Amino acid sequence: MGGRREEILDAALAIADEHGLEAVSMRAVAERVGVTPMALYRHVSGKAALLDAVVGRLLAAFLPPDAGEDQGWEERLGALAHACRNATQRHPWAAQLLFSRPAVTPDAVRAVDVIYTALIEAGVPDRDVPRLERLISTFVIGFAASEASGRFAPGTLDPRSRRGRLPEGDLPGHHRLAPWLDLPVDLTTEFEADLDDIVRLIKTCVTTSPVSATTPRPGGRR
Amino acid sequence: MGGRREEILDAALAIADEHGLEAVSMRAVAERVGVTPMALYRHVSGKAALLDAVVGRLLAAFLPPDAGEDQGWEERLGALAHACRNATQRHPWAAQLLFSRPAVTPDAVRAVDVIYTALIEAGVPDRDVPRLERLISTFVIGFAASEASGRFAPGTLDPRSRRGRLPEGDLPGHHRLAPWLDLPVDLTTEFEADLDDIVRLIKTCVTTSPVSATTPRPGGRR
DNA sequence: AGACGATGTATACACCGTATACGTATACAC
DNA sequence: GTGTATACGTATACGGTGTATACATCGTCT
Repeated sequence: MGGRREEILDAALAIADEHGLEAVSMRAVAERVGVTPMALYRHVSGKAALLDAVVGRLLAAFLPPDAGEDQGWEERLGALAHACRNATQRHPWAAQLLFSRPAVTPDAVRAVDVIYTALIEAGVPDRDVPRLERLISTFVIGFAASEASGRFAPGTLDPRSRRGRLPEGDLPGHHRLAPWLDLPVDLTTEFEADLDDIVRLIKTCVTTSPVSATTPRPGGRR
Repeated sequence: MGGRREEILDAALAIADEHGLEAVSMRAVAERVGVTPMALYRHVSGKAALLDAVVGRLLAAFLPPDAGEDQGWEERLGALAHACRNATQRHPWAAQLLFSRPAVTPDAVRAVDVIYTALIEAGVPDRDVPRLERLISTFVIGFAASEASGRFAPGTLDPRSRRGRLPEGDLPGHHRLAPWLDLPVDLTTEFEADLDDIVRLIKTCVTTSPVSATTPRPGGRR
């Protein structure tokens, strides 16, 4: 039946993993499937749709198989964020695609809902939840994309010589921070520190008392 | 002199503004300049370098002509963030390019320094400043990219029907937030609210007393 | 048997970035 | 003047891209 379509998506994902996103051409995918390029169009409407379907498949992998009901909202939020970053570490080419389209696939909507429920449970007023969801997802995806695309990398020049390009007085911040800037950065611990900051930010948005996870209302769901 | 190079960058920027980033081809730029495609290579090493130069020119436009020394750090940070968003609203195609490369051009380094000095002035410990700079710039660029690429757009389906795709019980968050989700969002006020949140986040990172802008230490720099 | 839809193939078109080779025009040394 | 180096532009060509169009081959159903 639709097995051919899955086969095509598998091939595209494998090529992207092995040789990068720019190597994913209709011809290359077709060759991998063992078929003529034009045969792909019987199962996929075009290259854009093909890529959309591939990121949709990745999004599905984000989601905890069953949303851990017994964890607190902080843990659920952190798990989702780490799942996103892990996925873009395994598939760096996918990061830029996450910014391309709104969350339309069912899996993406489910991921958004995980954030919604976490924020509600934290006690964030309903009015602020959608905005904070966009803030959080924007940062998490942005971090993953920055890391994957090399925006966080020091560039070809080391920090010292990069700074040397400009008169020292023009960069008082760099000058003051020099000892810290020359240190290598561990992006994993940085990501965790950022998430801690964001959790603190969420808590400052709370007006009502948060819904306690340890004292579920009697007859709680399930 | 190098006038030809500026002319090429002008042409590329104009084409991107008028017909999108994908319309910027070496042939199209050359035709606009009134020259053969291969002539471009006398002034630009290739297409990637051309695009880098174009975003470099945009970055230069971010920067306040002279960093407003008399404003507080919150105002300077906000001004930079709004400048970034304004630029990507005027040139939506540029948003995705901002994630592609580290800040290597002198102008980009200067923008980073504006954030550094703002955080230092706010009283953030030196050790945390580089991380917070990455957090802030990631969010600001991510917001701009999300807005420009349509990630924040509701998609072709309206929220109601999008939600209708899944059994209602699977999306408790969407269900609860339905009245707010159906409202149109004003991304300008949302961006400002986000920046306010980030400023509050910065203030929670302060341990030492902030450097007051109104009471510079005697014999302050310059 | 015959029609039909699903699937794959063959060919072709317009476009892309750019390597290579060749022209031309100015500037400077002798 | 004469040669030559350098800057700039042109011409042609190669291998790649996504995909429109037309044709062939099936298994299935009537």
